[in-house]
Amino acid sequence: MGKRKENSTNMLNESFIVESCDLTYAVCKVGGRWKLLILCKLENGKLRFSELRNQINGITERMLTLQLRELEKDGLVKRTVHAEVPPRVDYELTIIAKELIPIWAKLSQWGKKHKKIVVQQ
Amino acid sequence: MGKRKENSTNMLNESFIVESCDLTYAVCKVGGRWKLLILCKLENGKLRFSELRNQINGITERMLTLQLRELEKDGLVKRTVHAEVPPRVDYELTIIAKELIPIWAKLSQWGKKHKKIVVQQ
DNA sequence: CCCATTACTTACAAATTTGTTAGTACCATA
DNA sequence: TATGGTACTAACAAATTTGTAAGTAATGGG
Repeated sequence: MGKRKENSTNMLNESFIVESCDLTYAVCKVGGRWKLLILCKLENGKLRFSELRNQINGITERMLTLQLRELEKDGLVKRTVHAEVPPRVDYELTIIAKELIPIWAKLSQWGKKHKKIVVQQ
Repeated sequence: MGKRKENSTNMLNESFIVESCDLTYAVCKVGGRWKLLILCKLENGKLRFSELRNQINGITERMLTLQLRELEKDGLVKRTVHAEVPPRVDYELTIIAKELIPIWAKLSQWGKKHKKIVVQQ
C-alpha cells in the first residue's frame, strides 16, 4: 500500500510463495482488511465511491481508495469515471471477480459453521 | 502474533468486520504468510515439525512455530506430542480443516487462471 | 562429562499495513 | 464571491506482522 522494498526477505518470501502456490496467490488477492467487504457490497451491482463508504462501517476514505486501487490493479474491480461535476465514479466486479462468487458462498458457509464451533470451546 | 492492543482502532475494526462477515472471518483464519502452505503440506497426512520445516522453503523455525500455534488455536491443526527424546511432535489437519480442501481446489484453479490473465497485461 | 538431536523460546529489529488529520480540484448554485 | 458536494491525495504516526540471531530442555550414546 505504501511502496514495498524491492529485496527485503519479507518481500522475497512472499513472491516465492505466491509463485509456487496458486492457492496462496488467490487468497492474497483478497487479503486486505477491507477487500472482501468491498467485493461483497459489489456483488449486487455497481456502486459509487460514496455509496461504498456509507455502506462500510468504519472505513476511511483513504483505506477505501487504497483497497479499491489494488483491486482495480489486480483486475477484480472496474472503475468508471463519469465526466461530471461534482465527480461521479463507480465500481463494479469484473468477470473474473464474479467467478469467485460461488466459492465465496462456500467459504462463507464454512466460516459461519467454524465460528460456532470455535466459540463454543 | 505478538500480542495485539486491546482497543486500537485497527483491532476494533478487524473484530467488527470478522463478526459481521463470515467470508472475511474464514479468510482471516488462513491469512498468515505461511499458513496455506503449511495446510497444503498436511493435506496428505501427518507431518512432524522438522518435516514441515524441510518442505517449506524459506520458513524459519520461529515462523513455523507461530503459524502452527495459531492454526492449532483456531482448530485447523491438531498437535500431538510423543513422549520421546529427542522430542517428536506431529501435526495433522482437523476434520473442519479437511472440509476446506475442496474449496481450496476451486480457489487454486481460480488463482492459476487469474495469474495468467493478469500477467499478460 | 560432552555432544548431538529435536522442537521449540526469547529479545530484538525491520518491514508492512492501517489509521489520523488536513488538505485538493472541479464547477454549479446561492 | 462564498459555499457545497464528490472523490480523492499527502504527510505522518501507530499498530501489526515478519525476520534475525541466539539461546533452552531433555536424554541417549561415546
